[in-house]
Amino acid sequence: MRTPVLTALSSQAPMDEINVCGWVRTKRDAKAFSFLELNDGSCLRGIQVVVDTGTPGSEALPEMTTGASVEVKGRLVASQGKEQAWEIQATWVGLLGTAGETYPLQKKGHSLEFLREIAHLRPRSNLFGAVFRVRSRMAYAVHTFFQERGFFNIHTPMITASDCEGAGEMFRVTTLPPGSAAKPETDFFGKPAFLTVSGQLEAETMACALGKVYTFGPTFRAENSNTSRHAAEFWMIEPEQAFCDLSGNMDLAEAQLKHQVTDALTHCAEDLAFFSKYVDRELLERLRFVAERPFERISYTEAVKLLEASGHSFEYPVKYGLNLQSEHERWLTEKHFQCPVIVYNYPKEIKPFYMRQNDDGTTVAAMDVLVPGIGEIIGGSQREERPERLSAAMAHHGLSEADYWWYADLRKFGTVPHAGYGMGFERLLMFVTGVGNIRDVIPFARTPGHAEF
RNA sequence: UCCGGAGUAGCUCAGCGGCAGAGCGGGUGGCUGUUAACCAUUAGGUCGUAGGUUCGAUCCCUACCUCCGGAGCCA
Repeated sequence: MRTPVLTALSSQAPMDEINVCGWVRTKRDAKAFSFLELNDGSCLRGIQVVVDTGTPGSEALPEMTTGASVEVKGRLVASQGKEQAWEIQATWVGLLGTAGETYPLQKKGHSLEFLREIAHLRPRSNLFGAVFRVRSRMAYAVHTFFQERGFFNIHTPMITASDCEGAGEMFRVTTLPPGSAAKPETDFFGKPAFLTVSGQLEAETMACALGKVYTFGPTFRAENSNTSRHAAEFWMIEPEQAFCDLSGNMDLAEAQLKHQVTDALTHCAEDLAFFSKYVDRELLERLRFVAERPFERISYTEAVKLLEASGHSFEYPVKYGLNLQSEHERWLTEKHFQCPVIVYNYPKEIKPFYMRQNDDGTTVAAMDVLVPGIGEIIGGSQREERPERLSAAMAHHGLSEADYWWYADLRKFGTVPHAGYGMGFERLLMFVTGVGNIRDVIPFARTPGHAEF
């Protein structure tokens, strides 16, 4: 039976028999033996295999080049070398698949741009192996965080006919032939359909029945965004709580972010150490800081005052009623507070219709969580639960109440205060790994003009 | 989509109005309980594409394509 490299490397004692499979990272030949370094993805490190000349199967050694897949049987023994505690003294080696001269991954470093072109092979590199192990762990931690707090995981539709959730351009879903002038009524769903940009509205309905729910799945935006922080297909976590206000929402967001970071520090220590060494030297320090310290919370109004008084010259104007720009958000979180910041109570004009209007009549109970290096990682709000206020807001935003009859029904039948937020999973991963481009924290990125693989 | 930068060997890059370069990777030979080993040797190029200027363009100019960074939109 195959032993993962991770298990072999963490062994407490020698083993008389061990079977390891993996891909060759590097081979160092001597006259009487060869060193093979095998990595099987179970952890960052590979295991060193010593193959003496004459070992059964060793005649295939010339073909066991970087990238080749190999199976090894032998003994796990203490290594004579300084770099590792354990190594395998092979008693049999088998070549599973050759890699040849055209194998694109070298033993030396590659640029991230080049690796994106070989997205099917890049997880075999140290960096991407680490990124995708952390991605898996962070997905797991999303579920443990919410499940342990009594949230139910709900599955909202990926195909939706709500054509205006206020979150951006949507991808059309249709079975009509390209260029067809046929009416939407004749299409598959009998009306225009799209890929979802958010499960929030559906999540609200579930929260108003199950109490505390969360979604965790793919979402789609057809925006022509060409930045390191946007993808056309990305994963979003959207918790929604009934009987909850904005303050409780902020508490949850802060607790979740801290949980994710703490979990990564605890369970992905080796991979994080790698990022810290090769990607972002201040990563560990920043993560520990975030895990321990309370987040700053300031109102939009206070934020504008701070920015106006900063003496810093911004490219875009700072003025009450205008959206905070990236440079403003970065100044707040990176320069002024130097920690995550939650900005809340935004002017209603710059926020979507579903956010709850505050008593001041000018702001809504919205919040954005800003983190250093990424900017906005979470956006959320308390939802408008008062029917007449919701109607007014929809009219103000030019939305047809008929299209949202079921959403309005929630306010008609046993309405409750409720709140929730959306967290971009890839942005979380960028924050946790220090990787600066969203294309490098998702296995196969979908961005404008790119759907290869 | 807008602004800026960059496209030269498989990869990472240097170069220059006048014979196309290095390191790494690949091949070959050697050496060593090695550590992204080391030493020697060798192959490898339509200098992004198309025009233009020039005696001569990889180099200067224009357009286009692609990638990167920043911005907008947002998560």
